[in-house]
Amino acid sequence: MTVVGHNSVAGDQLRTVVERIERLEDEKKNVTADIKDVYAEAKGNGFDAKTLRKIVALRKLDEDKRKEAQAMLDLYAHAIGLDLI
Amino acid sequence: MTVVGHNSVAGDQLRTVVERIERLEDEKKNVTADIKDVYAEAKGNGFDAKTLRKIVALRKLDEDKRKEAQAMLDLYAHAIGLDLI
Amino acid sequence: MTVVGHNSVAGDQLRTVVERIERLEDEKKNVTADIKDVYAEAKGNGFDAKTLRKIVALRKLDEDKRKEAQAMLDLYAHAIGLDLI
Amino acid sequence: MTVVGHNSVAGDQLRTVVERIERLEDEKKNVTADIKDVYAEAKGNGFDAKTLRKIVALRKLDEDKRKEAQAMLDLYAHAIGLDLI
DNA sequence: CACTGGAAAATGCCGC
DNA sequence: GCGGCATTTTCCAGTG
Repeated sequence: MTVVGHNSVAGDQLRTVVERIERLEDEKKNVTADIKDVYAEAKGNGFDAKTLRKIVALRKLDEDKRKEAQAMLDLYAHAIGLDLI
Repeated sequence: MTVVGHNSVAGDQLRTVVERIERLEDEKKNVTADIKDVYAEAKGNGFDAKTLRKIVALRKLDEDKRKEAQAMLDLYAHAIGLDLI
Repeated sequence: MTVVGHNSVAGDQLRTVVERIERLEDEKKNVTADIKDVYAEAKGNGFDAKTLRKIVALRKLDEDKRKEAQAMLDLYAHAIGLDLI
Repeated sequence: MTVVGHNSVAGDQLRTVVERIERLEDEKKNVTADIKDVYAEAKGNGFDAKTLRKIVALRKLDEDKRKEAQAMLDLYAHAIGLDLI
């Protein structure tokens, strides 16, 4: 291990980790901004943002329910020795 | 315009908007998961997650401070124009 | 316990809780109104409301910064105890 | 007007205003904390906080409706030349 | 009166 | 498994 400067293996690792996180958070921020833009654009086309949000939330609920049903199916399939995947 | 089914221009627009939002939210969810993974991996390498989060937050805070300083500058310019104090 | 009417211990408790909350929310609303009044009065004395708000926010920010510094101190103490880096 | 130090009439006024606002905001903060405490205490007594919030919100809606009705009454009273207050 | 920004509430996550 | 905390979303006051 070199002691030149204040770097260390752990220090480099730390820097790498922090930068990876920051890059991902930037990405996330951009996606969030994109979503906001879509809502704004929809609003410009006469849609009510609040209602849109409700619709999206409801569809998400439905999807969750669907996934749950699928999980049930998998569970039962497994129980009878029929592994679907 | 066709009247087959229940489609309509507005309905198609709505569907498009909702689907765009859902795709973006999926993307966001994936990025969030990636961030979580990085934290988990770092933890596996001996880093403390809480400390990492703090470091990331602090670096963001610094950035915010720069922005705030700029805002102050603008404010003072305005205040001077008003001959406030 | 009396069974006259629909009251019950839980019902009375619920009523009490709700009323306490409502009284406090009224109080809060009054304080909010008072703050608004102070801003209005200050405006009448030639102060710019927006600037005043900024000043108040900045002073709060400074306080937050002090608290944040303390949190950092605690964190580092913890991190050293962990022999983190 | 004295020029000793950096004080000025406007400066003193500013300080006074800011301090009044800060005191009121502290008060508001305390009331908010009190409300939180009531919810926490209620939770300790077996009440569901989320449901409590819904109840409070609903009663508020009812009150608003009542106030609206009163406003209507006042309006009509005024229209027929009968000033209630 | 619509929009933006900041406070409050709901949700999800981590540690115990 | 749950309580506390951080994040996210929702809501409301202030602004132009």
